[in-house]
Amino acid sequence: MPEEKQPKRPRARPVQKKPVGRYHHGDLRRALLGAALVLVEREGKAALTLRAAARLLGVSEAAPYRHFADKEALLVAVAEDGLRTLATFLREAAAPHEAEPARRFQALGVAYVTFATVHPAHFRVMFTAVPAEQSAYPSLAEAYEGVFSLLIDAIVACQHRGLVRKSDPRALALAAWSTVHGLADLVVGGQVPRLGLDPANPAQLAAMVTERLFVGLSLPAK
Amino acid sequence: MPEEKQPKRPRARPVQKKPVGRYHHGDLRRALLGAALVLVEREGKAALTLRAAARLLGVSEAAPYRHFADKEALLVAVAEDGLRTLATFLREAAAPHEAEPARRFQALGVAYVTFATVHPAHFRVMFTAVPAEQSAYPSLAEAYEGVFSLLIDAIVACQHRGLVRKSDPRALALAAWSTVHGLADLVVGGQVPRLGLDPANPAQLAAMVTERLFVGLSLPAK
DNA sequence: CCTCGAATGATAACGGTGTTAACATACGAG
DNA sequence: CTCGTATGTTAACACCGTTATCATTCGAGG
Repeated sequence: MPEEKQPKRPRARPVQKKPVGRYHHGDLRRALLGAALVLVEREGKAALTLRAAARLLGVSEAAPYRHFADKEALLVAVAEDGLRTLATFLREAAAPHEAEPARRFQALGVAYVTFATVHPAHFRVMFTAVPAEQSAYPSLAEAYEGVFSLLIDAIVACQHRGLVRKSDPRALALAAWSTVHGLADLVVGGQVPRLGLDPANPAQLAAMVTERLFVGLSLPAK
Repeated sequence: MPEEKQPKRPRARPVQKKPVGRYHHGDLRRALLGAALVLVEREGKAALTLRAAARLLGVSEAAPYRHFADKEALLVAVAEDGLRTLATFLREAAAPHEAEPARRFQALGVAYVTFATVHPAHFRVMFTAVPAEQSAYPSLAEAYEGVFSLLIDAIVACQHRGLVRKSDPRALALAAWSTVHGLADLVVGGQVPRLGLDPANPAQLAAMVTERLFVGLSLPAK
């Protein structure tokens, strides 16, 4: 039984309000992002609003427009932050299994699903509240790539050990990403509990699904 | 190469406007659902609004509240309709392969992803714009089960032929659902094109991913 | 056929949201 | 010290969800 570990945000971001009496805030953009993260984690995606974030900081409700072109820009920033947090969490989960690519692979899958269950609203923002055309946000694309590259690396490592067939790693990584992402999305969407399949242990489900996935990526059985 | 087939709505639903001069509409609930479907397919999820649906029918903007308790109820109706359409589409895709469970299984996966790419906004509504607590909407839960049961049946059929290991079919079906659902969600979210992985042929990707998946569900290679 | 309660639609209003324009203040380079 | 610019405020607009109140129509029972 692997150790359960809660994903934790690397550095605390204490949403500092505007100093009373001061006209300018100092770093409103960062503060707005912090407020948005608090809103999405505590109250859910629907509560994530430009005006609410401004109110939380004691600043006027139109102030955010000096730092974000529109609401979509804030959502993108929130998504990007979540993706980098996820990447860090995945790296930490994989670190103990550096020498065993198969275990590392499974640890990544379990951690991906665990992150989604611990931060469901944030997870949804990362993947649904963002434009399909992300060419306007290059750093967002980088953040996605940062997560995806962890899967690719794990698969390449498995290939070097002869544990995984030698197809295009990006294609295999897409299959892997699809599997863990789909499970995460179904869990977040409340599908899994309704299926009579383990009300509250997503890590175990993730381990099972990841194991089936890994077998599928194996070398052809001769 | 499997035949490409566009998912088509079984019966046309021609969003009939209110007869001019008439005070009552006749079947406003059904018409509102039709208008909502038009909006979500043509303009996307953001355009799906109670007031816009009412306007489309030439009816007052508060009229929907006589037939839907709130916006969530309309979203649930849209999601449910989409799920039943998806189930029909999956059945049609599987029908030609009744005798070959492995092919049937793959056809289901490809069709699932194809549906999502043809109706991306509707797909998103089916799985993201709906409350995680769906106990208040029993018919919605039925609609999900109607899709899920197709996967279970396909897996059981494979098990009877000795093509798939004899674990709990619901667990295996969850693994399968996760895989195709995850791929569909990533494609709809615009991730796949950015990965340099085939800009516009999701069916081919789905076939590859489904094949890896199927191997993973196989009997242990002795 | 008539009556009358119930079902359905219309109108108007409230608060919340994204967004913008016009104005006010503070910062920082020269 | 000065002044352009960045940053924050105020006020307003349009749109949305939602509700209360009023108007019209339907249909069951006499």
